[in-house]
Amino acid sequence: MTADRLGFLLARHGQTMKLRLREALSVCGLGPRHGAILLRLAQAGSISQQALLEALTVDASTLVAILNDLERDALTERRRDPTDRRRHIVEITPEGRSAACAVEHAVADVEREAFADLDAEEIAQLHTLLARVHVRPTTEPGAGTECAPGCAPE
Amino acid sequence: MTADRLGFLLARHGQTMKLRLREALSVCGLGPRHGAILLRLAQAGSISQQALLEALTVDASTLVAILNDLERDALTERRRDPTDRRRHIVEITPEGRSAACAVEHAVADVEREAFADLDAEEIAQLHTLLARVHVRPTTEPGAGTECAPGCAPE
DNA sequence: TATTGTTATACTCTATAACTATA
DNA sequence: TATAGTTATAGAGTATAACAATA
Repeated sequence: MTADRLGFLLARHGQTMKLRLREALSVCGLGPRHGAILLRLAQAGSISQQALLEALTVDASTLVAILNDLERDALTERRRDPTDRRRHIVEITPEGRSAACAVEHAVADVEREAFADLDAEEIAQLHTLLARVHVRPTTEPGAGTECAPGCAPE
Repeated sequence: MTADRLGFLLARHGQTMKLRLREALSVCGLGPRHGAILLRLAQAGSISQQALLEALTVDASTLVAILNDLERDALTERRRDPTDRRRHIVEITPEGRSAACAVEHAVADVEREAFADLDAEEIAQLHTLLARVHVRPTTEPGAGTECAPGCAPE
Protein backbone atom coordinates (compact mmCIF):
# COMPACT_ATOMS: atom_id res chain seq x y z
CA MET A 1 0.00 0.00 0.00
CA THR A 2 2.84 2.39 -0.81
CA ALA A 3 1.23 3.03 -4.16
CA ASP A 4 0.96 6.68 -3.25
CA ARG A 5 2.87 9.84 -3.86
CA LEU A 6 5.10 10.75 -0.94
CA GLY A 7 3.55 14.23 -0.81
CA PHE A 8 0.04 12.85 -0.47
CA LEU A 9 1.20 10.26 2.03
CA LEU A 10 2.79 12.89 4.23
CA ALA A 11 -0.25 15.17 4.04
CA ARG A 12 -2.63 12.36 4.87
CA HIS A 13 -0.69 10.89 7.75
CA GLY A 14 -0.08 14.34 9.15
CA GLN A 15 -3.80 14.97 9.13
CA THR A 16 -4.47 11.67 10.87
CA MET A 17 -1.82 12.38 13.47
CA LYS A 18 -3.35 15.77 14.14
CA LEU A 19 -6.76 14.20 14.69
CA ARG A 20 -5.35 11.63 17.05
CA LEU A 21 -3.41 14.21 19.00
CA ARG A 22 -6.55 16.30 19.27
CA GLU A 23 -8.47 13.39 20.66
CA ALA A 24 -5.74 12.48 23.13
CA LEU A 25 -5.28 16.06 24.32
CA SER A 26 -9.00 16.76 24.58
CA VAL A 27 -8.76 14.97 27.94
CA CYS A 28 -6.74 17.96 29.12
CA GLY A 29 -9.05 20.43 27.38
CA LEU A 30 -6.33 21.43 24.93
CA GLY A 31 -5.83 21.36 21.17
CA PRO A 32 -2.72 20.06 19.41
CA ARG A 33 -1.27 23.54 18.98
CA HIS A 34 -1.81 24.30 22.63
CA GLY A 35 0.10 21.17 23.48
CA ALA A 36 2.99 21.94 21.17
CA ILE A 37 3.36 25.41 22.66
CA LEU A 38 3.27 24.08 26.22
CA LEU A 39 6.01 21.56 25.47
CA ARG A 40 8.19 24.29 23.96
CA LEU A 41 7.64 26.48 26.98
CA ALA A 42 8.30 23.64 29.39
CA GLN A 43 11.72 23.29 27.79
CA ALA A 44 12.62 26.92 27.35
CA GLY A 45 10.67 28.59 30.19
CA SER A 46 9.91 31.62 28.08
CA ILE A 47 9.82 32.37 24.36
CA SER A 48 9.09 35.47 22.36
CA GLN A 49 5.80 35.41 20.52
CA GLN A 50 7.70 35.89 17.28
CA ALA A 51 9.77 32.78 17.87
CA LEU A 52 6.60 30.78 18.43
CA LEU A 53 5.26 32.04 15.13
CA GLU A 54 8.27 30.70 13.26
CA ALA A 55 8.49 27.46 15.18
CA LEU A 56 4.86 26.48 14.80
CA THR A 57 4.10 27.64 11.26
CA VAL A 58 0.84 29.22 12.31
CA ASP A 59 -0.79 32.48 11.39
CA ALA A 60 -0.28 35.34 13.84
CA SER A 61 -3.99 35.66 14.53
CA THR A 62 -4.26 31.95 15.22
CA LEU A 63 -1.42 32.13 17.70
CA VAL A 64 -3.17 34.95 19.55
CA ALA A 65 -6.28 32.83 19.98
CA ILE A 66 -4.25 29.90 21.29
CA LEU A 67 -2.32 32.06 23.74
CA ASN A 68 -5.59 33.56 24.95
CA ASP A 69 -6.87 30.07 25.70
CA LEU A 70 -3.72 29.11 27.55
CA GLU A 71 -3.76 32.32 29.54
CA ARG A 72 -7.43 31.92 30.42
CA ASP A 73 -6.53 28.57 31.98
CA ALA A 74 -3.58 30.20 33.77
CA LEU A 75 -1.09 27.94 31.99
CA THR A 76 0.93 30.77 30.45
CA GLU A 77 1.44 34.51 30.86
CA ARG A 78 2.37 37.27 28.47
CA ARG A 79 4.56 40.17 29.46
CA ARG A 80 6.06 42.99 27.47
CA ASP A 81 9.65 42.87 26.34
CA PRO A 82 11.32 45.75 28.28
CA THR A 83 13.71 46.49 25.40
CA ASP A 84 10.90 46.76 22.83
CA ARG A 85 7.48 47.24 24.31
CA ARG A 86 5.78 46.10 21.12
CA ARG A 87 6.99 42.57 21.64
CA HIS A 88 5.51 39.95 23.91
CA ILE A 89 7.36 37.31 25.86
CA VAL A 90 5.39 34.20 26.75
CA GLU A 91 6.12 32.47 30.03
CA ILE A 92 4.91 29.19 31.44
CA THR A 93 3.29 29.02 34.89
CA PRO A 94 3.57 26.20 37.44
CA GLU A 95 0.11 25.05 36.37
CA GLY A 96 1.40 25.18 32.82
CA ARG A 97 4.23 22.83 33.72
CA SER A 98 1.79 20.33 35.17
CA ALA A 99 -0.28 20.55 32.01
CA ALA A 100 2.84 20.10 29.91
CA CYS A 101 3.55 16.91 31.79
CA ALA A 102 0.07 15.67 30.96
CA VAL A 103 0.58 16.61 27.34
CA GLU A 104 3.84 14.71 27.30
CA HIS A 105 2.11 11.55 28.46
CA ALA A 106 -0.80 11.89 26.07
CA VAL A 107 1.46 12.49 23.07
CA ALA A 108 3.71 9.62 24.06
CA ASP A 109 0.71 7.31 24.07
CA VAL A 110 -0.35 8.37 20.60
CA GLU A 111 3.17 8.02 19.27
CA ARG A 112 3.68 4.61 20.83
CA GLU A 113 0.65 3.33 19.01
CA ALA A 114 1.21 5.10 15.71
CA PHE A 115 4.84 4.01 15.44
CA ALA A 116 4.36 0.57 16.94
CA ASP A 117 5.72 -1.14 13.83
CA LEU A 118 8.98 0.82 13.89
CA ASP A 119 11.90 0.12 16.20
CA ALA A 120 13.72 2.86 18.07
CA GLU A 121 16.29 3.36 15.35
CA GLU A 122 13.67 3.66 12.63
CA ILE A 123 11.72 6.17 14.67
CA ALA A 124 14.87 8.24 15.08
CA GLN A 125 15.47 8.00 11.34
CA LEU A 126 11.96 9.16 10.58
CA HIS A 127 12.39 12.04 12.99
CA THR A 128 15.64 13.13 11.39
CA LEU A 129 14.32 12.85 7.86
CA LEU A 130 11.14 14.76 8.67
CA ALA A 131 13.13 17.51 10.32
CA ARG A 132 14.99 18.00 7.07
CA VAL A 133 12.01 18.60 4.81
CA HIS A 134 11.50 22.20 3.81
CA VAL A 135 8.58 23.74 5.58
CA ARG A 136 8.60 27.04 3.77
CA PRO A 137 8.76 27.43 0.00
CA THR A 138 12.26 28.44 -1.01
CA THR A 139 11.36 29.57 -4.52
CA GLU A 140 8.73 31.96 -5.72
CA PRO A 141 5.35 30.41 -6.40
CA GLY A 142 4.94 29.55 -10.06
CA ALA A 143 8.62 28.88 -10.56
CA GLY A 144 8.03 25.18 -11.15
CA THR A 145 6.85 23.37 -14.23
CA GLU A 146 3.43 24.46 -15.37
CA CYS A 147 0.64 22.01 -16.03
CA ALA A 148 1.31 20.13 -19.25
CA PRO A 149 -0.55 21.38 -22.35
CA GLY A 150 -4.08 20.12 -22.71
CA CYS A 151 -4.16 19.04 -19.12
CA ALA A 152 -6.36 21.68 -17.58
CA PRO A 153 -9.98 20.55 -17.22
CA GLU A 154 -13.16 22.57 -17.95
CA MET B 1 15.49 22.41 15.31
CA THR B 2 14.52 18.83 16.04
CA ALA B 3 13.53 19.92 19.52
CA ASP B 4 10.02 18.72 18.83
CA ARG B 5 7.95 15.64 19.45
CA LEU B 6 7.78 13.40 16.41
CA GLY B 7 3.99 13.41 16.57
CA PHE B 8 3.80 17.19 16.45
CA LEU B 9 6.44 17.32 13.73
CA LEU B 10 4.50 14.90 11.55
CA ALA B 11 1.22 16.75 12.09
CA ARG B 12 2.78 20.11 11.32
CA HIS B 13 4.68 19.07 8.21
CA GLY B 14 1.67 17.19 6.95
CA GLN B 15 -0.40 20.31 7.30
CA THR B 16 2.20 22.35 5.44
CA MET B 17 2.42 19.78 2.68
CA LYS B 18 -1.35 19.82 2.31
CA LEU B 19 -1.33 23.61 1.96
CA ARG B 20 1.41 23.48 -0.64
CA LEU B 21 -0.34 20.77 -2.59
CA ARG B 22 -3.53 22.78 -2.50
CA GLU B 23 -1.76 25.81 -3.89
CA ALA B 24 -0.03 23.81 -6.61
CA LEU B 25 -3.21 22.00 -7.64
CA SER B 26 -5.37 25.11 -7.58
CA VAL B 27 -3.91 25.80 -11.04
CA CYS B 28 -5.93 22.79 -12.21
CA GLY B 29 -8.97 23.81 -10.16
CA LEU B 30 -8.57 20.81 -7.87
CA GLY B 31 -8.00 20.18 -4.20
CA PRO B 32 -5.43 17.76 -2.75
CA ARG B 33 -8.00 15.00 -2.27
CA HIS B 34 -9.21 15.40 -5.81
CA GLY B 35 -5.66 14.98 -7.00
CA ALA B 36 -5.01 11.92 -4.88
CA ILE B 37 -8.14 10.23 -6.20
CA LEU B 38 -7.26 11.03 -9.80
CA LEU B 39 -3.81 9.52 -9.41
CA ARG B 40 -5.29 6.36 -7.94
CA LEU B 41 -7.77 6.11 -10.78
CA ALA B 42 -5.10 6.79 -13.38
CA GLN B 43 -3.27 3.73 -12.07
CA ALA B 44 -6.19 1.40 -11.54
CA GLY B 45 -8.73 2.65 -14.08
CA SER B 46 -11.64 2.01 -11.77
CA ILE B 47 -12.04 1.58 -8.02
CA SER B 48 -14.98 0.90 -5.79
CA GLN B 49 -16.09 3.82 -3.69
CA GLN B 50 -15.47 1.72 -0.60
CA ALA B 51 -11.87 1.13 -1.55
CA LEU B 52 -11.36 4.86 -1.97
CA LEU B 53 -12.75 5.42 1.50
CA GLU B 54 -10.17 3.12 3.04
CA ALA B 55 -7.28 4.32 0.93
CA LEU B 56 -7.81 8.01 1.53
CA THR B 57 -8.89 8.06 5.18
CA VAL B 58 -11.71 10.47 4.47
CA ASP B 59 -15.25 10.58 5.73
CA ALA B 60 -17.86 9.06 3.44
CA SER B 61 -19.73 12.33 3.09
CA THR B 62 -16.52 14.13 2.18
CA LEU B 63 -15.77 11.60 -0.51
CA VAL B 64 -19.20 12.12 -2.02
CA ALA B 65 -18.56 15.85 -2.32
CA ILE B 66 -15.17 15.27 -3.96
CA LEU B 67 -16.59 12.76 -6.43
CA ASN B 68 -19.37 15.19 -7.27
CA ASP B 69 -16.76 17.82 -8.11
CA LEU B 70 -14.77 15.43 -10.28
CA GLU B 71 -17.89 14.27 -12.06
CA ARG B 72 -19.08 17.83 -12.66
CA ASP B 73 -15.78 18.45 -14.46
CA ALA B 74 -16.23 15.19 -16.40
CA LEU B 75 -13.01 13.75 -14.96
CA THR B 76 -14.67 10.68 -13.43
CA GLU B 77 -17.92 8.73 -13.67
CA ARG B 78 -19.85 6.63 -11.21
CA ARG B 79 -21.73 3.51 -12.21
CA ARG B 80 -23.50 0.88 -10.17
CA ASP B 81 -21.83 -2.41 -9.36
CA PRO B 82 -23.96 -4.99 -11.24
CA THR B 83 -23.41 -7.63 -8.56
CA ASP B 84 -24.54 -5.33 -5.74
CA ARG B 85 -26.50 -2.35 -6.89
CA ARG B 86 -25.86 -0.49 -3.65
CA ARG B 87 -22.19 -0.12 -4.51
CA HIS B 88 -20.64 2.43 -6.80
CA ILE B 89 -17.66 1.91 -9.04
CA VAL B 90 -15.69 5.02 -9.92
CA GLU B 91 -14.09 5.22 -13.36
CA ILE B 92 -11.71 7.75 -14.84
CA THR B 93 -12.50 9.47 -18.14
CA PRO B 94 -10.03 10.50 -20.86
CA GLU B 95 -10.27 14.06 -19.58
CA GLY B 96 -9.57 12.66 -16.15
CA ARG B 97 -6.37 11.07 -17.41
CA SER B 98 -5.17 14.39 -18.78
CA ALA B 99 -5.94 16.03 -15.46
CA ALA B 100 -4.11 13.23 -13.64
CA CYS B 101 -1.07 13.98 -15.74
CA ALA B 102 -1.24 17.63 -14.70
CA VAL B 103 -1.62 16.61 -11.08
CA GLU B 104 1.43 14.38 -11.40
CA HIS B 105 3.54 17.30 -12.58
CA ALA B 106 2.25 19.70 -9.95
CA VAL B 107 2.85 17.24 -7.11
CA ALA B 108 6.30 16.39 -8.42
CA ASP B 109 7.22 20.08 -8.32
CA VAL B 110 6.09 20.44 -4.73
CA GLU B 111 7.91 17.29 -3.69
CA ARG B 112 11.11 18.29 -5.45
CA GLU B 113 11.23 21.48 -3.47
CA ALA B 114 10.10 20.08 -0.13
CA PHE B 115 12.56 17.19 -0.22
CA ALA B 116 15.41 19.11 -1.84
CA ASP B 117 17.76 18.40 1.06
CA LEU B 118 17.26 14.63 0.83
CA ASP B 119 18.87 12.36 -1.71
CA ALA B 120 16.97 9.67 -3.57
CA GLU B 121 17.75 7.00 -1.04
CA GLU B 122 16.66 9.12 1.89
CA ILE B 123 13.42 10.00 0.13
CA ALA B 124 12.75 6.31 -0.41
CA GLN B 125 13.51 5.66 3.26
CA LEU B 126 11.10 8.37 4.33
CA HIS B 127 8.46 6.92 2.05
CA THR B 128 8.90 3.43 3.44
CA LEU B 129 8.89 4.57 7.04
CA LEU B 130 5.81 6.74 6.58
CA ALA B 131 3.96 3.91 4.91
CA ARG B 132 4.52 1.84 8.04
CA VAL B 133 2.95 4.20 10.56
CA HIS B 134 -0.47 3.16 11.77
CA VAL B 135 -3.18 5.28 10.28
CA ARG B 136 -6.03 3.84 12.25
CA PRO B 137 -6.09 3.36 16.01
CA THR B 138 -5.50 -0.29 16.81
CA THR B 139 -6.65 -0.11 20.42
CA GLU B 140 -9.82 1.22 21.95
CA PRO B 141 -9.73 4.92 22.78
CA GLY B 142 -8.77 5.46 26.39
CA ALA B 143 -6.70 2.31 26.57
CA GLY B 144 -3.48 4.28 27.00
CA THR B 145 -2.03 5.93 30.05
CA GLU B 146 -4.29 8.54 31.52
CA CYS B 147 -3.10 12.05 32.29
CA ALA B 148 -0.85 12.03 35.34
CA PRO B 149 -2.49 12.99 38.65
CA GLY B 150 -2.78 16.69 39.27
CA CYS B 151 -2.05 17.45 35.67
CA ALA B 152 -5.46 18.47 34.39
CA PRO B 153 -5.92 22.25 34.33
CA GLU B 154 -8.98 24.23 35.50
C1' DT C 1 -32.13 -5.50 9.77
C1' DA C 2 -27.57 -4.15 7.77
C1' DT C 3 -25.08 -1.77 4.23
C1' DT C 4 -24.10 1.82 0.66
C1' DG C 5 -24.48 6.13 -0.65
C1' DT C 6 -26.38 10.72 -0.12
C1' DT C 7 -27.88 15.15 1.93
C1' DA C 8 -28.10 18.77 5.34
C1' DT C 9 -25.95 20.82 9.00
C1' DA C 10 -22.94 22.36 12.50
C1' DC C 11 -18.40 22.83 13.99
C1' DT C 12 -13.44 23.73 13.64
C1' DC C 13 -9.41 25.79 11.46
C1' DT C 14 -7.31 29.03 8.93
C1' DA C 15 -6.43 33.17 6.51
C1' DT C 16 -7.58 38.18 5.42
C1' DA C 17 -8.02 42.70 6.48
C1' DA C 18 -8.59 46.52 9.51
C1' DC C 19 -7.20 48.52 13.94
C1' DT C 20 -4.02 49.83 18.14
C1' DA C 21 0.40 50.55 20.22
C1' DT C 22 4.96 51.15 19.93
C1' DA C 23 9.26 52.11 17.41
C1' DT D 1 6.67 54.71 7.97
C1' DA D 2 7.27 50.05 9.68
C1' DT D 3 6.60 46.45 13.11
C1' DA D 4 4.07 43.55 16.93
C1' DG D 5 0.04 42.28 18.40
C1' DT D 6 -4.93 42.12 18.34
C1' DT D 7 -9.75 41.73 16.68
C1' DA D 8 -13.51 40.59 13.60
C1' DT D 9 -14.89 38.11 9.88
C1' DA D 10 -15.36 35.17 6.02
C1' DG D 11 -14.01 30.94 3.73
C1' DA D 12 -12.78 26.10 3.40
C1' DG D 13 -12.64 21.41 5.51
C1' DT D 14 -14.39 18.00 8.24
C1' DA D 15 -17.43 15.36 10.90
C1' DT D 16 -22.35 14.11 12.60
C1' DA D 17 -26.67 12.61 11.98
C1' DA D 18 -30.78 11.69 9.43
C1' DC D 19 -32.45 9.80 5.07
C1' DA D 20 -33.11 6.69 0.62
C1' DA D 21 -32.15 2.63 -1.85
C1' DT D 22 -30.70 -1.99 -1.95
C1' DA D 23 -29.41 -6.35 0.08
